[in-house]
Amino acid sequence: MKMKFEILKKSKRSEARLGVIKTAHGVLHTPAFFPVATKAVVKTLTSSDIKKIGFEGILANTYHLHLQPGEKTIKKMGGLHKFMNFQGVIATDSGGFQVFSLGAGIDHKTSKIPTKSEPNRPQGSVGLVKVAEDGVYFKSHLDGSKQFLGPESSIKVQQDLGADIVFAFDQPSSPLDNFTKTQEAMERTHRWATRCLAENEKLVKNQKLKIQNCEQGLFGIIQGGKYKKLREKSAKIIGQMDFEGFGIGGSFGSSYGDSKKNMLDVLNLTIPLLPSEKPRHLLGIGHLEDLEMAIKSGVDLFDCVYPTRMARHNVAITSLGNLDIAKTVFGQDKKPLDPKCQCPTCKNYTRAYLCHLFKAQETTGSRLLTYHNLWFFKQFVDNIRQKVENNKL
RNA sequence: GCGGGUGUAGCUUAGUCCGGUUCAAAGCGCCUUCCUGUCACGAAGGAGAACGCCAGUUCAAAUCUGGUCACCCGCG
Repeated sequence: MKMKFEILKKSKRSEARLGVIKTAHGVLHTPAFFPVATKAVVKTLTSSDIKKIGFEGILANTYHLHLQPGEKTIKKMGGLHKFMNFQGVIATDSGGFQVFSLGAGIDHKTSKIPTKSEPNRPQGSVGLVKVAEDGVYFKSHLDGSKQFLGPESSIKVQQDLGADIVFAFDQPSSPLDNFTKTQEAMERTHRWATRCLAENEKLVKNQKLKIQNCEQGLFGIIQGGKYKKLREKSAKIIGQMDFEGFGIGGSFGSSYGDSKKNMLDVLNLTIPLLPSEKPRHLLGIGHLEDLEMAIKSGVDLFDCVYPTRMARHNVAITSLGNLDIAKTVFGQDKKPLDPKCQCPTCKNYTRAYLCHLFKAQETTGSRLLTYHNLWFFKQFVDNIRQKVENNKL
């Protein structure tokens, strides 16, 4: 059985819409933000924290879980939901992106896909990742062992994990890639998309999947980088395939050298070409303003490490803007992080205490900030949903 | 009082024996910026020291000599 997506309301002022996704592990109200649980954990939090904050879904990672502890182990332990004790919607990223950004065994310092512009990269290191038609050969960032991931194996891994939302295995491109390279990556992504669909169908038909895994959806991914022509083509081709939803992938955001306007342009170009009755997921985004902008353009789903990573790096995302809580000025500040926030961190602790925890490198500081940031994101998206409900956005 | 040791950035120290473009360096701390499909304890920049003080030897001293002050350890 396939995942169901129902649109409950469409805004009169924009492309924004409210919807509900129904899976074997419960419902998910859209627009929604998935906290990222790369290694089957939202870093510093427990699954019940996530539930308490109110999130209905999270996003885990095929690449990481495949390497450690391995999908076989997780399957044996009853699937990802049981393994990490999260009863909610679990999406798994296909690993395509990570194979390129991590599997190259280089430079963990950069947060993005290898690009030509990074001067410190050893010569030829990009070559550690070998893209072939059957898939990608790469080295594990954990132990350097040789690994392979392709469309079929990625789907197989994700099915073994028991994901509710499965992403097709794609080949992302770097923002610095030229037209030809971007086009090649996109076309391969398209060919792989067909194979992902076929593999998924085969697995479902074989009924090797447990019943609980059946109400899930496979999402195709649109590539095309910064080139409008390619994006348009990708949206048309992927959009016509029999996917349950669509991921818009690639390289967005300022840190990719792409302006926000670029992202908006791509969204406004791409989304109208996708079937309106299916959900759209903007991969790896974003900042608060990005969420609002993208929802207006018709995006239903997001995932991003931003709130959780920022929290670990001492930054609280608040109604007053970003606050680097480890700064000495907060050392004797009796106020809560965000006076307007009702989260347990803000209700129970002062900035001074949080500042101290970070300076003392006590991990509870990361936990309290992560809790707050996610709470803040949840409120933010709920708020947007309310606005859509009232036709105010 | 005698003998020995130590004194280099806010802190902990490297360099001193074999004086001179590895001599003013590192880690931590501090300040600033950053983090958007990977990194929990992360990245990039920056400020900060007339090398205890005084004198001497020398073309040249953190580096050698003498004195002086402070602290530490022994013995009285």
